[in-house]
Amino acid sequence: MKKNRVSGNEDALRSLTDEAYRLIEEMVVTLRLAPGSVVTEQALCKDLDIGRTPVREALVRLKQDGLVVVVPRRGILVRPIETTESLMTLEVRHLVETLIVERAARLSNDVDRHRFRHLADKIEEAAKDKAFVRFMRLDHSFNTLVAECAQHPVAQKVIAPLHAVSRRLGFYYAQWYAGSIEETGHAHANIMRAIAAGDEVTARQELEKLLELTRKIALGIEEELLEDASHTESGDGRKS
Amino acid sequence: MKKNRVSGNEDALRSLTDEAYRLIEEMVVTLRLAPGSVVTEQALCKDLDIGRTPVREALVRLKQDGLVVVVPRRGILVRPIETTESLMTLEVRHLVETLIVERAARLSNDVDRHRFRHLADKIEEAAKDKAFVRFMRLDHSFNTLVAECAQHPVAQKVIAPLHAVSRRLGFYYAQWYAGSIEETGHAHANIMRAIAAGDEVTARQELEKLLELTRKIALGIEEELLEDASHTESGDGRKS
DNA sequence: TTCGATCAGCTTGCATGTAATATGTTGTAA
DNA sequence: TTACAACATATTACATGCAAGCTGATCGAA
Repeated sequence: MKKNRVSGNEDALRSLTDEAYRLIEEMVVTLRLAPGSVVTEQALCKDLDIGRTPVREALVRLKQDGLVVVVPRRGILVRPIETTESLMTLEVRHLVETLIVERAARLSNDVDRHRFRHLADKIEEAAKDKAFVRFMRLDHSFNTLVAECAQHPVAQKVIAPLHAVSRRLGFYYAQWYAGSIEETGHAHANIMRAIAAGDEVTARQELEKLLELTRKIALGIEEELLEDASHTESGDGRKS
Repeated sequence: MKKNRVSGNEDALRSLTDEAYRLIEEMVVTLRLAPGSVVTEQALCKDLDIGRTPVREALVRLKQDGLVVVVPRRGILVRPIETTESLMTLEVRHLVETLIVERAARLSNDVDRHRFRHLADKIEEAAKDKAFVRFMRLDHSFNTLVAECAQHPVAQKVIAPLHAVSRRLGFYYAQWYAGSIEETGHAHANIMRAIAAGDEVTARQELEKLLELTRKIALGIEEELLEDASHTESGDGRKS
């Protein structure tokens, strides 16, 4: 279980703090660390085989991203997913990502545009196959690519944690709404093709559709949960 | 020089990390740490009389805010002020703050509305007196109050570092454009009064004016610097 | 005098030890 | 049996020490 890190290669490039951040973020986003659960520094250290100092600094960043809450002498709370806050995240993301998508459509070079087209095909394919992890990985690639192409460091820095939160929502909602993956995939593809074509207006409209779709899913979950609660009053319908 | 911290009172309320963050942020924003200058962890520790661990964690946050850059074995670079990035910050701030201001106008309670009116009077007064520090302090209060009243944790978290950067720009530009303080003060006051009146539309319009004003100042600085450079080719017109 | 190499010094990255404190447990008394 | 108090334990907050690496200085040779 130890020594899962290859010494002398990537270690020299990235600091342990960055590595810890990436790894823990991934664990939180993919729900390997369940929302609402509590972990300890030591557990993370042992799990990642990284010292306490880098893990601690990574947690500072994750805390600011809104992914965890460090409770002084209790442990690290993986933030529960709350509908209200999810909607607020989508609201802010809507504002900033509109800017980013428009800029990407305007500023991308030919190589990037080709990548967008490629990603569009890939993500539709993954959606058709209902290959969830592949889909989410491609979504992540899309987010990263768009943020890079926008050439807007400030917006890029702002959008990153919002994307992380949104990706976590994706993993979370997936358990209920596996059916929406195809629709979502098309929405993604439409955005990417519009960006590739340099069509700012369409890109913006398609982004609007995607976020509205996501919003409805989040609201749908809410309703479904309420419905469940009213049907079976015992309340054991919730997962741990 | 030591023990300037009172033990047993504020110490128990805030962690040293938070305290270090607040203090260093204030130093950067008020230009007490000059843009482009390099400081060391040790210097900060000695200056604040706080250990290295809290200072280090504060620096992680400041790094993410875009206020400093930690260069691995060189020191901590207080980020230089660049026009392009300043404009980008204003651009994103424009998007998010529009949301915040509208919500504040809609959701503020009577106490808050009273505060806004009070702040409006105060800031106009400070602007009339050309009292910079007072003005900037009131601006800070305004930012904080607006963010609170908006009742939008996500937007609040996003806007905080943008406000910090903008405040730093304010301190920076003040050296050149002392004349614009009155105009800026009026713009601020107009926003606050619109919020107090619950007039979302006007609040938004006035915010637009304020940010456009700020943008012009930033661009003006740019032009003036270029002009200076072309007039006196020796280049000693720059400050250290 | 100038160029180059070696070395001493600072600086951050990271590990680890210590302290404070919240919490659950256990034992005791009513 | 229950309530309460004392204690053991687990956890983060913070201090500190060591190591790695970059820089600039200093000394030597051409």
